[in-house]
Amino acid sequence: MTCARWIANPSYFYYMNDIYDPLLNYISNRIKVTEQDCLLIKDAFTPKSLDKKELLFEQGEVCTTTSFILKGSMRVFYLDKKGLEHVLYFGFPDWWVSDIGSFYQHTPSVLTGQALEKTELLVSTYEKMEELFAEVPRLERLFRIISQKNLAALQQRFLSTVSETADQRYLKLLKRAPNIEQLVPQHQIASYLGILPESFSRLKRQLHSK
Amino acid sequence: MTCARWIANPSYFYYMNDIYDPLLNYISNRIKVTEQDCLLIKDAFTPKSLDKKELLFEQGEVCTTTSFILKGSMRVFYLDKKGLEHVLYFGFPDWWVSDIGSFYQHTPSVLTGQALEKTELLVSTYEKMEELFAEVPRLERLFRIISQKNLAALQQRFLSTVSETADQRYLKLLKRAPNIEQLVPQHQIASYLGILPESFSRLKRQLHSK
DNA sequence: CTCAAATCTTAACATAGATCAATTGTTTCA
DNA sequence: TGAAACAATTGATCTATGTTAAGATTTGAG
Repeated sequence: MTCARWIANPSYFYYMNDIYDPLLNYISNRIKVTEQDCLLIKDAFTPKSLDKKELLFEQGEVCTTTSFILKGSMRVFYLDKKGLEHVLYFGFPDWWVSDIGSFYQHTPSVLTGQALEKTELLVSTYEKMEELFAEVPRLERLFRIISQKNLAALQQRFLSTVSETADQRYLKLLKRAPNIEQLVPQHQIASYLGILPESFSRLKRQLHSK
Repeated sequence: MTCARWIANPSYFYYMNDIYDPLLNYISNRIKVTEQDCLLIKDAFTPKSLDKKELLFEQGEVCTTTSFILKGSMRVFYLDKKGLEHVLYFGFPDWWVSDIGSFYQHTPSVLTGQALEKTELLVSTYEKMEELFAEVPRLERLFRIISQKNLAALQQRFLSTVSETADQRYLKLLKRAPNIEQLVPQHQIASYLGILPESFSRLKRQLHSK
């Protein structure tokens, strides 16, 4: 019985409170998985909880984990030589967080992953993921598709950053994530947009005065 | 017999002039493939030649192809609303070129792929690639890894763009690709760096005067 | 409940890079 | 070979955003 059918089955609710459900749902909504696959997936992930501001991985150390967010929110940022932080992305439930370069090439991480609030994760390691890919080859497909989507999204973000002004990027962000201002503090949004909090404050005033 | 062993075999030279060799080498250097796989891979790709300035795919039209460069060079750029071009990346032999977002989501392309000189490619389509992934599942792994590497590289590029000045990015580029100035015209390098040709010219003068 | 820390706003000034315009050098191909 | 298109340089000016500094507001830990 595939996970998809198992979920459609009324007995599903018996399992509903399992902490792994969001991950199994996420996966089974995207690829076909058997019940056996689900067991292997569960085996590869360990629950973890982070307090507000706690770090999941840190610049300079090899990032050995990739994590699926169950509850809460994260930010992944780069700390530059001048000491300024640049948010690469925010993470919310159903998102993956890692320094993908460090994770796959076992090099020191460029990025830091930090919880913006109390956050629940399912954490896996490089070895466990490789094992899992060997056991459940369709997952390889899923992660190919995830990477390709992320790549396309980052391409857009990059091109938007080099071709548009900060206010155009801000208005686009608001369209894409209208509730972002409720979710993360304003100086983090500025950092995501690639400007300083002071400039962001100015930008908002100018937009409102029109 | 795997491709890797087949290549080690002296009889390999018999096949050496085959136009598909660079692609088969590229793949067999990265994953194990059987001779049968090699035949399927060849089936999925068609040779194509582009003249200087000819387009491989174009902004606004769905990019239905993904291509492996055999000879020559390409640039992939975004044309913004003001009419300015922004180079996302250059492509050289052994590189893949496509608008990955358009290719996988069948949406209009944001990017244009253009030959910088006479260029030879092996071209595949979405359908052929999906078929190939089904026939040769290990390719799914290869393309997952390629996407993840590209993603990590683009993350670095993005963070470098938001945290460093144009001259720092230029010096980094020179380290990574010391012969880039021989390969592509100067205004294309400016575009890759995210600045205008005038600014790039000035930047170079200032660097030399030190 | 309170106070320190974190966050946000505002203002004056500095700067990297854009814009506009003119000049010269370099391909290209008829 | 020579005209036209393309590419690179330079200068003057402009603008978005950075920098610095100060005060105002909000938040959260004890």
